[in-house]
Amino acid sequence: MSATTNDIARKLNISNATVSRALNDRPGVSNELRQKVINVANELGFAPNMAARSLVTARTQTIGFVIRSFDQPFSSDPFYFPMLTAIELELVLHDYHVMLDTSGSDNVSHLRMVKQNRVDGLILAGPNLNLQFVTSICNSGLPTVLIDNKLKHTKANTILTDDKGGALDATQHLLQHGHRAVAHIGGPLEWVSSRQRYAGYCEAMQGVGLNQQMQSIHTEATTIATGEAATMALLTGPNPPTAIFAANDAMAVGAMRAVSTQGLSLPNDLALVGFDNIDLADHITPSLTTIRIFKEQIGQLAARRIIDLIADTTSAPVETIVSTELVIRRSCGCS
Amino acid sequence: MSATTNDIARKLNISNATVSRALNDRPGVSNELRQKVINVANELGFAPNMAARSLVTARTQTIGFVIRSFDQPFSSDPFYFPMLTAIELELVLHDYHVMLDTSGSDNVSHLRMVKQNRVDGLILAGPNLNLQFVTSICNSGLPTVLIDNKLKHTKANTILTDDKGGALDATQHLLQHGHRAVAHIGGPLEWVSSRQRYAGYCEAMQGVGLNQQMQSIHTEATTIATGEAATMALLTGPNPPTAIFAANDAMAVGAMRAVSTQGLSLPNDLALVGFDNIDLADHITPSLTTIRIFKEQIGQLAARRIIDLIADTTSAPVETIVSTELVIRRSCGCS
DNA sequence: AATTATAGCGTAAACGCTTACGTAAAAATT
DNA sequence: AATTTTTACGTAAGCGTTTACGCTATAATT
Repeated sequence: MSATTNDIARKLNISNATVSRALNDRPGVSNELRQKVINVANELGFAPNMAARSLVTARTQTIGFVIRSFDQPFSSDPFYFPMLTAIELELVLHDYHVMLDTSGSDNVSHLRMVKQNRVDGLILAGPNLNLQFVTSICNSGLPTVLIDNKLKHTKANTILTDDKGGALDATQHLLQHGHRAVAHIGGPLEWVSSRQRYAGYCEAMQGVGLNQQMQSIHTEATTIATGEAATMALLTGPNPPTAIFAANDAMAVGAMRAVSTQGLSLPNDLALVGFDNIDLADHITPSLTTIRIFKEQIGQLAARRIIDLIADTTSAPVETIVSTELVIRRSCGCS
Repeated sequence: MSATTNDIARKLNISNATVSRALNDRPGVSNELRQKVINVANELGFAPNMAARSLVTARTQTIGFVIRSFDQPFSSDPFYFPMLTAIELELVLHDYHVMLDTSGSDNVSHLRMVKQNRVDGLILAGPNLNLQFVTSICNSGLPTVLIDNKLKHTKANTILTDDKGGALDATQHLLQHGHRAVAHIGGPLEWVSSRQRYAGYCEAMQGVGLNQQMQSIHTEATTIATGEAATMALLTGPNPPTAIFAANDAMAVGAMRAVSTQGLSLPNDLALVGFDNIDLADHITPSLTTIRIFKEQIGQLAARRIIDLIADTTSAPVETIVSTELVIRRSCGCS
């Protein structure tokens, strides 16, 4: 099939060891011979067989990206794909490849990718990562970075969105425009991101002395359906809010539906702010005011961190927090 | 690190050859010994080192998924992600992994994945695949399947959407509801899918004798922006249409914007039908009537075909066409 | 000029697995 | 009972790299 180092060696009457040294920029080969080797390599279209190289170096030049979302199979997740492409875009610059795992179980011993030594590192994303899963991976010594999830007592590197700050911004924005009955709908409090966004909401409310007006519903998932149901409950409840801060855009879309079926209209009868800034946010009617997450940047940071980790395994765990941005559109009624 | 066949062999005082035979269900080992080996393997948490296995079998148990979209980097493509997850979901059942490539060039010699023998097969997707690229890959003998792209004189396996049939349905639906000035906006005619959708449009129009009323614009990409521009041109042109069939949902969203900025409203002033049925379609206002593409099924079929191809490389190329479905919502004004 | 260091190469082992081949014992055949 | 076949293993080679080690010339040192 493809040419090997031996083919090159034979053609130049030298040893394959020299070929290897020449192509890998290692000392011990004269400049002229090195150039000859490179020429022949190009001529033959040589590329090192990764299996052979991996076998001896114990490096695969590939890192695994595993997603554990609530939505299984989360066929059309608008959130992780931008990250994935950003990760790949960055990794390819460093000669790394990315291998995907969306369907596996929450069990390291079933993560064939790592058991079979296919990856040099792991990027884990999604709210459904459990502590046992992550710790066992970290203990295995495999370079690992978590995205948008943080687990106590785990010495994993993490890239986080400033969920609390974003939630604070979102809620304060509603408060600043006169709303007092500001409710919150969000995901399970077991999820770090849900907790943080809820915390931001609380802080904002308490900041203006609205402790007793706080009203929040936490569903088992952050989907359109749960957002719709939660909003329905709020609107038909005893103290219907005049504004809602939804913990993500999907739930906000659900909220819009509930508002619509209740015969109400946005933003007149209800102000709404989401979180994530998915593509959809700019195209629904009314367009959705939301907190932008810099998904591409997060992916890029995760990729870089993994590469640094591989280069220096002893490096201490780092927690990176990426700021957010309030994107004002129509749904909050302030423009 | 992880256990090897030699570890197991040593523990049982047998040779690693027997271990290999036992674990791979090959003949030449007694049932009781085989069971012993399996037990010890489980006990040690053994998983074969893929590099070593690949080196001798020349099989990696991973297939590459290559996307060449018009949108570089097409960060948040709502179209290929469902396919990707469907592919992975199917491949994992057959012990295969998937490796991603979105950022590479249109040049096989730069496709490191294949040059480095990292993959057993390739799934290629996106309109931006060029003939030279695909043919050179096919000629290399690597099992390959194309998704939503078909190249003449290429003996590649293909999984196609019934673009023409879908376009026919879409256009006929508009015609059946009284529209006569039905225009079409689509992508470059160099793309197979654009050609086919245009062909379906033409066939429908000609089917009711509207040859001279046909009006179509083909842009250089199928995005919101190009859809908006094309629609703008139509609406401000000499014979503004009463209905538009857009070649994909992104362009349809663009069309909606143009309609809005013209002070017109959907579906009263213009009926609109899209193509793809992206998630957004159901949530914009008015909701978008469109042609559903079975993305998950396409991904699954592609994965299965690749596996069959690997099992039998001599198998003749197959072209699979997946039907579409008209999803009627509000934008066409018929409900 | 004798010694020591160094640059430039080849040799060979190793990585962990699969598999062709050999061999001895057991089973089947005559 | 003698032969052939089969079963159940071990031996060893090989997959394509990298790399520790050794060797020989040349260069640098004294």
